[in-house]
Amino acid sequence: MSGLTIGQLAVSAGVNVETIRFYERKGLLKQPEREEGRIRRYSADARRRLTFIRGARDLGFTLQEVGELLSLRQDPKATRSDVRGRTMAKLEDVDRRIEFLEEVRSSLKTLLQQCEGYGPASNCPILDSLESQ
Amino acid sequence: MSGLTIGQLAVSAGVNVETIRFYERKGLLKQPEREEGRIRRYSADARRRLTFIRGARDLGFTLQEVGELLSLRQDPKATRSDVRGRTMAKLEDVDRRIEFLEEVRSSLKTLLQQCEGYGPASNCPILDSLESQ
DNA sequence: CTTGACTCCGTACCCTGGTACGGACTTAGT
DNA sequence: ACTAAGTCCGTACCAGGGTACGGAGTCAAG
Repeated sequence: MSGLTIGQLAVSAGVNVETIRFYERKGLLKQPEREEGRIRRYSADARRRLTFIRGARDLGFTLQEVGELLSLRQDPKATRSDVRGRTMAKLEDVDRRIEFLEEVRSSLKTLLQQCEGYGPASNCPILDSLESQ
Repeated sequence: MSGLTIGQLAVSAGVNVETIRFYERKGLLKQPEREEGRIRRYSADARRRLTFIRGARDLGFTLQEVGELLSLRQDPKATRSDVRGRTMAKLEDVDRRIEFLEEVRSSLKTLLQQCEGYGPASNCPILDSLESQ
């Protein structure tokens, strides 16, 4: 009667129905109330929870980490410093990934500079330099 | 008699034996000659090819893309401009990934700034803001 | 009354890039 | 003769993040 069906929730959160069921199986979304014990009905709180999952996932948290954040969110003993710690760790993680990609980027640029861009691919400086690491 | 065994090649390229067989199954490494029709023996060329694969992979090319680069390398009709095009596409790809991570990074930093780092996790500004996208 | 749209469930499958396993064989060294 | 190391092969398994499928039930509209 009240609350969103799984399809409505999916549309409203911009995810697939299957994804919601998947998150439920993974324990990220708790089992919702059922209308007549059959059809899932989602509260506004469940919707926030789903939004949270997608938001954190978009920030690069793995689903496992998202689960941990959700637990912190529930746990009355959890502190903000716990949350802050996780967030900082993720920031460092992102920093390392950026750093790595910057290196890749500069290698690619170097390769492009070595290549005039015409002639056959045989003895192509890019291919040759990939070959001789 | 001549050429590296799979184990020697693995050590010399810094990869796992299984990985070499995996690349062979994927068609990235061609079937090597066999000593007495049994044991794989790798030429210097095969070694270069493997180095190439790892080098390209380290630059963020997927194995599928690596396969395409290898084909260009073999194809007498392929031009340097083909190779250059792939490399530029990959550079743009890497740029997009960096850009995305920079956004994530700045969101994480903003979150950290909103948090004093003490107090209970309930009403934690980080968790709250993840919830309300 | 039938059709279409939802929902339910379990299970299988997808991709990427490998890693692990187990049984059989050869070869070299002790 | 025995053991250890290396190789062979096929197949299964891993993580991560879902997606797809098929059969069954329910509901509302035409």
